[in-house]
Amino acid sequence: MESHDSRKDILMEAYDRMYQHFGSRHWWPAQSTFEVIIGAILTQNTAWANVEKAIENIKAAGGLSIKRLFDIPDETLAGWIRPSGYFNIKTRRLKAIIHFIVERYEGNLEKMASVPLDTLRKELLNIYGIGEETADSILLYAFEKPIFVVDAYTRRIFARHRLVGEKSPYNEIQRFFMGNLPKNVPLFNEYHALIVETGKTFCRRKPLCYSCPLLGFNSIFMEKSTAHTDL
DNA sequence: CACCAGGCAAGTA
DNA sequence: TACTTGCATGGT
Repeated sequence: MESHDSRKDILMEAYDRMYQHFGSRHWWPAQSTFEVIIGAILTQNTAWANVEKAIENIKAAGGLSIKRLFDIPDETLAGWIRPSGYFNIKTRRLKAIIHFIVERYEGNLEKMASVPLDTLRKELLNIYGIGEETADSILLYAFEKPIFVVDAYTRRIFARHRLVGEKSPYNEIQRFFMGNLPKNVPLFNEYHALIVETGKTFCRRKPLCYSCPLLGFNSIFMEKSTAHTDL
């Protein structure tokens, strides 16, 4: 189908433009698999700068390991992660995934990493506090599984360029990317990171689109006369 | 000062 | 099924 080829071309052009503008993002900014998992929970609806403070507090207290955190009292952990916001609910969420890793995989992340993508995704989604984006972030950035992460910026940017619907569900947007890109972990890694950087810089709720690398890139699915700043 | 960030679960209709 | 609301700190 020729529209498929157009979508493939346009997705690669979006990638190239963002990459030329920002270069490699070197994601995920963490030193271990476990740190990616912790960060994925802490960054839910939260600025990354605040997450860094929370993770720094955990490290400073010597708590950045499964076994240590497993036994840490909730109130203590909540105090460490306070800067990342929602500290009570996130304490519960961190405990939930830590208990899961201990009970299902004996605390062994290598064993967890060997589970097939689809199986592991379902297991993650059954854990309290893990939704689709967090599950996919863990799968891609902690376990290097080939899955595309969709976040609010992905929906906002690509809806403004008329490539997905404003209200398209997560799965549909994910299929749009995965169906039109090679299943390549480094590509998915860099692509999502570039979307987040582009979003933070140019596509917040008050658009500052004038020097965005994606400005005017889509002349196939969006009329040039249609401003994408009106969404 | 108001607004919002790399979401999610629970409650309501 | 499809909305709404609570959760909370820190930067702009």
